[in-house]
Amino acid sequence: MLTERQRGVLEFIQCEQREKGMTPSTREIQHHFGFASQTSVMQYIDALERKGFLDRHARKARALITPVQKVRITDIPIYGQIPAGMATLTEQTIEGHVSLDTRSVNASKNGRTFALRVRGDSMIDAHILDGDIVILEDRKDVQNGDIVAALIDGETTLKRYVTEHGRPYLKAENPQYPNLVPARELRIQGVMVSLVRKQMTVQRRKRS
Amino acid sequence: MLTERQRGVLEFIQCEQREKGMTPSTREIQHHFGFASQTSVMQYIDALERKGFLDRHARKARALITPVQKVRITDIPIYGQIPAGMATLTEQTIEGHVSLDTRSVNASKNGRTFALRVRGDSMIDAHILDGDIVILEDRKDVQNGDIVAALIDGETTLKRYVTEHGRPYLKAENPQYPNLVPARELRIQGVMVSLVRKQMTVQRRKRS
DNA sequence: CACCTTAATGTTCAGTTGAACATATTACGC
DNA sequence: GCGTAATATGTTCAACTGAACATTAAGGTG
Repeated sequence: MLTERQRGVLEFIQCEQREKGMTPSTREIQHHFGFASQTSVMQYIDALERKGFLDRHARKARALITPVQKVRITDIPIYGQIPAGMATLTEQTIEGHVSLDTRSVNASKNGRTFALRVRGDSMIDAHILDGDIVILEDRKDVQNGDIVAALIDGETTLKRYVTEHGRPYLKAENPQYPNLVPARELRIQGVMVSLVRKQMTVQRRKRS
Repeated sequence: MLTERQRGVLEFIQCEQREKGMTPSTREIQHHFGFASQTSVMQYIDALERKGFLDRHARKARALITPVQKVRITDIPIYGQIPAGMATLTEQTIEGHVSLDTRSVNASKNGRTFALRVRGDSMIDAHILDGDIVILEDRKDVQNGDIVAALIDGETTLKRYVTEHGRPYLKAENPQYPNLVPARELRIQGVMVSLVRKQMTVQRRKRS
């Protein structure tokens, strides 16, 4: 699809953007490759745009846009332990952020995406561990069998949502934990769409 | 820390960068806020830089750098099934990309980071499932107990690296799989630092 | 009131930047 | 050898851009 030189130019642009935080100007590209004229650069940029490897804002400085950057990177807030309902999911309870592109997660456009740090091993049989970051989506359509974050007795827990005989309850994926049958209402805060785990290596485990 | 107006300017810059893919020029900021002069904008940028909310490359166009963007987002290539050694980890075998910031992963600066899609359930007791994306780092210091991608008999497998009586072998985290004791050499391709899982929701599972 | 910080104005300037022009070279298939 | 596409050159231009200058205005504090 791309000639060798064209790929070189594209790589340089992407590399510069990553390192410097901005796309290089035509002159900078020119000097990096030792061209004697900007027109050479313009030709490459034209070709790259024509082939869809690049976007640009015409007549703006440093206005190249590599598709890599265009990938919607969602900055997902991680909430720690949540004492009460969604009302308290404010900035103060934010523990950190995960940034990943939308395709990595199953996230849809509509619906708020957020993340929770898992406490405890109640979902261990679903292979969700203590310390894992679970990415959830505020969705309406909760299905039987989905893993959800739900508010029960003023506390948020991660459980599997199961309906039996038309009545929903929350099932822990660990035989040591009881199922939770809601007394009155069951408030689903989010449906699990993805999971991120930081693997503890040996030396890291020793430190902590 | 910031005056109300200063925060407004910062928010505008960050917002523009996210939507347009590039930081606005002083004129663009000026017109957005209705200032009659760029100098007002310059003052805000000076203040924001002084207070550490902004970085800039002096005398370059659109060279503002917001700390948000400065978060190192590593674009990690995902390799599918790898037939042979690292030599074949070329672009052709790339299955896709995950983008996440460096803090989400345990990635260090040195060392190449890459990702593998897990096939099979040989690591199920380490809670790594079929289809999970494992993020690995090309590192020298492999520790006893680390989970590694290793090349054995011309195939790459994900196993736990265990040394016993000074001799290393590869342990599957599933009793149905045998341990692999290397006949000659054991080539470690990467140490697992992180894991990303796309949770299959019920309707998605039906589709696939 | 004096004093200070923050905010805004109007203007000028040198350097940067994307774009266009016509032309030349190289490589490759036929 | 001929045609085509990719690659490269030299130059010019209008527009854009960050920066600096000297001044002014508003708001709060003592």
